[in-house]
Amino acid sequence: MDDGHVWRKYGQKNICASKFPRSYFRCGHKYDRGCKATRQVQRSEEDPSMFVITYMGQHACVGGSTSPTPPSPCVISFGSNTYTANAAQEKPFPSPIPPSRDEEVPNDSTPWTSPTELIFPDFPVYFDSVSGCHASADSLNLEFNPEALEFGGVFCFGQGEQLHQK
DNA sequence: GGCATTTGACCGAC
DNA sequence: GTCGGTCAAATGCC
Repeated sequence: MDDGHVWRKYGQKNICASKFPRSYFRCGHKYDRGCKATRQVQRSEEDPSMFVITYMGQHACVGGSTSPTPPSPCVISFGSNTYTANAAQEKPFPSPIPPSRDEEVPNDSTPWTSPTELIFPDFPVYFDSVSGCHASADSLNLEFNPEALEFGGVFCFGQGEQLHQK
């Protein structure tokens, strides 16, 4: 799926724990701009119509060819079936299905930045340039680049970092 | 012919 | 030895 970046497939592997192969992509600007971003795409076992996309690393190819200026980060929180942007702008999310992959969430509050992997059956979320992540037993907070976030191509962040429908 | 994808081989970590 | 990630030659498409 198009997430605004050019990806080149460089490998595919059958994963032992999964019945579907995992595909490996690197940014198309790996060589001309030294971009180290990669992503892994794997079909969900729970719902074969869904794909689990894991982003690794950050793009060095955004915002110009020499010295990209990262936009100010936002924080999105996944907790109690309510999805918020910048904590103050609380909005109900359509058909909210919180991530249930508890085994991938650290059981302490240690910040971690990658990989980022989330599943939203109705509105797949693609994160790019995630700069920080904090997880606890009942919440998950992501710090990300709002310009590079889409909710299944249906919702996006506009001016004032308001989540709105396209 | 050039570029993207496929796929087996290779390598490092465990 | 096994597994996951990457490499690179082979292949296909435009």
